[in-house]
Amino acid sequence: MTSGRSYGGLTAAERDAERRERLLVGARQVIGIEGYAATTVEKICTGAGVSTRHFYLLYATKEDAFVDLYRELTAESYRRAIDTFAASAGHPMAERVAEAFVAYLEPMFTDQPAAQIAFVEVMGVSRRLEEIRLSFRESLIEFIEAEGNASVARGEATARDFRFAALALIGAANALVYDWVIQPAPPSDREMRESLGRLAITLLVA
Amino acid sequence: MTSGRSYGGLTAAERDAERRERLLVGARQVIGIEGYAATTVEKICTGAGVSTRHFYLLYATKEDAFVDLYRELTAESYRRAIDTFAASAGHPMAERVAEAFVAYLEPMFTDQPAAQIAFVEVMGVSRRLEEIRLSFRESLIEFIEAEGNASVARGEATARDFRFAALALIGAANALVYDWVIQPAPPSDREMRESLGRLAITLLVA
DNA sequence: TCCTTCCGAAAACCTCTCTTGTCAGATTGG
DNA sequence: CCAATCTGACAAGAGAGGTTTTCGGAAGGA
Repeated sequence: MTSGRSYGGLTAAERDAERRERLLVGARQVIGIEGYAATTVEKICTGAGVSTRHFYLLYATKEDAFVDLYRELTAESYRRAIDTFAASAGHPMAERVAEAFVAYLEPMFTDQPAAQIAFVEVMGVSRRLEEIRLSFRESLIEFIEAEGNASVARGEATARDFRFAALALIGAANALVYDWVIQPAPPSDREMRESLGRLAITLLVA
Repeated sequence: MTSGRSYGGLTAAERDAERRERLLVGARQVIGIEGYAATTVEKICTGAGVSTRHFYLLYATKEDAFVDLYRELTAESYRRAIDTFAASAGHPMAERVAEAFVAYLEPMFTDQPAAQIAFVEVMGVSRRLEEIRLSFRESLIEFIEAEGNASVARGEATARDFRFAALALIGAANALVYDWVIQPAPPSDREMRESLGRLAITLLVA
């Protein structure tokens, strides 16, 4: 259990963190563009400038690396949504929902590999990854349910089955954003955000 | 180019058709339950009672068999939707849309493997399958756009971006029906159909 | 009956890639 | 400077499963 020797001015932990960072970037590119099924560990490593030897020092399996990447992506989206919603407390509910929803989608909106991974590649990989995907989605649904019911209690939204509405919204967003990202001639950025915001209001508030 | 010899009272073409039928049933089970990634040709063949030798006489690759299965599934849904919509001409548009939408989802609604395949397993397999999925979806969108715009022209629906609405509806349906199928304690069949019908009306008509 | 065609089962082939191990050289701390 | 540690490159192990081929026997047909 020695602390390890310094190298290139970095501690062992820092070097590991840097390799992990590079691997996540490389994995995002390869998986997002070629697809997880066609992705090999070697491709990830080549793109990241990390040897397979170090890959397996960081991750036990290829799937573990994908799980790490997926968690990063989803955690960022989730954080954005929650923060945005919390920051707008006091504003009209319709506005808050639209903003938080768009904030949630932002990472996939601006990065095609991210959209490809979050909406397509994560599916059909394995039981384990499916459980991770569904459990992440469930926490999102619970957040929407809780805030939705609270809003109804405050008279800021009309009552409904928020689980149903949340699922509908998430599913719709998947299809819409993915389509927008791969479209050859998509509507403008601004129009798309407005339409998505309106959709969220329709399903969750109005 | 001989026509082949009869066997078991069946012509060569009939025997092929029977094997294909059994393979499709077997593949639906295996892929729908274990997932495409974990599916092997041998598992499909064992389940179907067909030898791998005959498998490769019918399909050039494992993926070809999956494509065949997926086309069957989607074609049936598409047919149901179109037929139902055509058969109700003259009725109120809201009713027609709700009915056609539920008819479209019926096959996935009553068969978990079908839902698993159509909503999850088809994704992330390969470029080719992704193209097939998207092109199928595109024909569905075109149908909705055409009928939607015609309805607007007749004053039976309010104008909107029907491509956007169709994508939202399809995506929402994926998430909702899949969730309903895998839920441990789902709402009743009837309730679910009503909710889905209302969603279709909200997004396409109201 | 006899020959041909077809059958299912199973072995064999083959490629791929995940994963582990080796190694010579670079870097560090003493 | 020296010994220990770390590095990236690369070879090799290992297993899985897709695909092809073989094979003995059953079923049609003349």
